[in-house]
Amino acid sequence: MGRRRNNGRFAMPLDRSVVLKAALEQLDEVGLDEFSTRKLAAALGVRVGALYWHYPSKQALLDAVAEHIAADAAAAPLPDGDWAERLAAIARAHRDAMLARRDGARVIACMSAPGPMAHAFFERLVGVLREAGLDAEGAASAGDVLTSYVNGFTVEEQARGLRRQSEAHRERLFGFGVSVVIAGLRPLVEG
Amino acid sequence: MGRRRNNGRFAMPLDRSVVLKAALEQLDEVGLDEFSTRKLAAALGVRVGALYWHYPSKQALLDAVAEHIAADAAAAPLPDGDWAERLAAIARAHRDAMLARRDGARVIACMSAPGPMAHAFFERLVGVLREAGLDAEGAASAGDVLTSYVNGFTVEEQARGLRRQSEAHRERLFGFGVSVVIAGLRPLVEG
DNA sequence: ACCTGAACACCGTTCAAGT
DNA sequence: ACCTGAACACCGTTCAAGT
Repeated sequence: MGRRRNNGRFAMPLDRSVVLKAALEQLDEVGLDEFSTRKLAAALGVRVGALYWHYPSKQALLDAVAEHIAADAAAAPLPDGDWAERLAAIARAHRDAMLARRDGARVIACMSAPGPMAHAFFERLVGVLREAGLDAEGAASAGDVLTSYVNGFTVEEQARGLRRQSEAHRERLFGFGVSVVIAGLRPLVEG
Repeated sequence: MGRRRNNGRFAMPLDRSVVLKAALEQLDEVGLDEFSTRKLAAALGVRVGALYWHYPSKQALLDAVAEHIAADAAAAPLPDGDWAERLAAIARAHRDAMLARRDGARVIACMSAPGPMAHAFFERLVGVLREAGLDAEGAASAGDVLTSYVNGFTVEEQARGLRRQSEAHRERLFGFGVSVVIAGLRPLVEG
């Protein structure tokens, strides 16, 4: 009868996915700066040390959160349409996935290494650019320009500053930036 | 004779600028993740509490570091040449100023609010775009695209990933991205 | 296999009291 | 004006021991 309790129920043993789920909830509640393994353990009804059975470090846990965000970005549907429309859709999915979790853009920016989902996301982007006619190196470079822009914009937007601007204005500004990058890529694709 | 010692010398009272200078040194030595007010106090030969006389918080200190970086970026000389060359020079100065300090790009990304130097930097960028013929809103939007790209690229470059690529390759990739953004802006300026 | 208990080596911040 | 001393309320991580 010495089983661990959580929210009044006797709990199943933890596994990586329930720890990750609780981490996502804690991140949304307190933000990245206040995110702590000790609070997370308390929310799970467990002692801190228990988490280290499932994840080797706090950073590994945050990397799993980053992968979760990347998975969302990679899972968004790709519309029919020309390469420019598809690129714009990928950029929006990328930003939306980060905005969906508190400090999501900073979690992505601070991840220690891109995981399989981050690679899948980037490969889909590269795929669109290759279909548009770029070679492997050109597509990788062009993909890097777009993702760098989206990351930079969204970190700024989510962390501060743009917060006092209306959401409509931020939306317009982002759409403008995406169209600028795509316009800059156009001569490479069609040229 | 109870005066504070530092490096074997009797030290002058601290002020904001010597604390900032020591903070810049500590950042370069240990990086943002290991940066702590207690180590900083030790390096200054002082107790932790003393720092809080000069800066209200660790974040305020990091904001001062961010301002220092922004000042470097704003102070870089603007070449003669057309708007595109001037924009490219600003983008390079922006990246160089962040790369000059360990984790500089993340310090900029995590600053709580842009200070006067950050504004001065951005105003210079906007000035170039206005001289090129854009109106106030267009110049601000265009300036945002470029700075977002530079921030996103440099955070990624400095934090990880691109580290295993050669510096020459990163340089080329950055130059490519800047040229893409500028090409995307060209129709707005000249159209 | 999974978790507890307890420790270790740190943190940022506050503030009365000293000089 | 500027700093000390000392505390407060936390951290992330490790690991023998329990079940």
